[in-house]
Amino acid sequence: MKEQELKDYLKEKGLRLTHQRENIIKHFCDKNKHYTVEELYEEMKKEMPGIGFATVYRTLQLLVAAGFALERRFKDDVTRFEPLHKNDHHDHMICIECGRIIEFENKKLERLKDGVAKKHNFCILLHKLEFYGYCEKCRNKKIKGKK
Amino acid sequence: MKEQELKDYLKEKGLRLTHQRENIIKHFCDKNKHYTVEELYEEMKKEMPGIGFATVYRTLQLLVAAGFALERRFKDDVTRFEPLHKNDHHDHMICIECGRIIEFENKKLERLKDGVAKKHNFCILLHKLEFYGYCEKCRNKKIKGKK
DNA sequence: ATTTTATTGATATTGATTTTCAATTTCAAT
DNA sequence: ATTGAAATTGAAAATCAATATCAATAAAAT
Ligand SMILES: [Mn+2]
Ligand SMILES: [Mn+2]
Ligand SMILES: [Zn+2]
Ligand SMILES: [Zn+2]
Repeated sequence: MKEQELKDYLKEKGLRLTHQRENIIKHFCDKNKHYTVEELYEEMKKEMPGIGFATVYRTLQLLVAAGFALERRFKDDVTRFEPLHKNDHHDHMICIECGRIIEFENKKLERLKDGVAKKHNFCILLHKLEFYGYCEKCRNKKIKGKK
Repeated sequence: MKEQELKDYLKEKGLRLTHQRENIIKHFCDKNKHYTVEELYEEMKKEMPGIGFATVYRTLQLLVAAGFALERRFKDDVTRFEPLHKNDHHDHMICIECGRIIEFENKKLERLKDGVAKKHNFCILLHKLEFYGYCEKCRNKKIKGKK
């Protein structure tokens, strides 16, 4: 269970489990969303009216450092955080109309990527692969609109 | 020849060919680099000491709008501009040690990407593919250092 | 309960990008 | 060559997300 793992991490680092952290973690970690700090801050305020933006910001950084979240930055150039569920690597397609983020994973693509890197004697530590365009719904809407 | 194409573009849009634009274009368009505004500004100052940062910035935007340059933004989160030579699409590997940027193109990868998109009924307009890691030189240096 | 030290939240700062605006330059029409 | 309307310039200011600061507060070890 995530809560215990996190407590262990905090203890190990000499950090403290505050109400703010506890609540943020409860709210964030089971979701399957890509939060901006602002978005999570707005949601947290409903549960803890006094909570500060900086606390949400720092807690997300903490979760990344602890390995419970990933930091992402898409084309709109705001940092987003997503809870890390398993050790699943995945990439993203982002709809430029509605903002929907679709996750995907493709082994063949990963293998091909490694091949390209090897060809250039490049040692990949991480990669970024994002598609931008229209999701199914938005594309359908566009087609109808054109008629 | 690029100069004439650009003059045509300016005329068509009711824009003017200033000394600043002329010099920036001469300096920038034949290079094969990924410039930040700051970098190009520093180089331009040597040729036109009075030139302003904003002018370099605006001229790069203009070149993008005219289709003579591409805007890129890698992990270091500064906007870079590269002259567009042909209609070549390419992606990048970036060395996190020395900053070297290696360009590559892989048809098989592109095809695979389109397949993945189709599977999700996603209509790709553009994509971003970047590798981060060590270039050959830096990796070799690292290996030697470890001994 | 006391003490130590991490944490919080309000606010200030940073740094890249973008905008503003008065002065200047371009260029088409005299 | 001169003019004048309109685009452009450069300095400075505004923007905006991300990050740092710091006095007040809260956690947890003793
Ligand atoms: Mn994701
Ligand atoms: Mn390039
Ligand atoms: Zn959509
Ligand atoms: Zn390198």
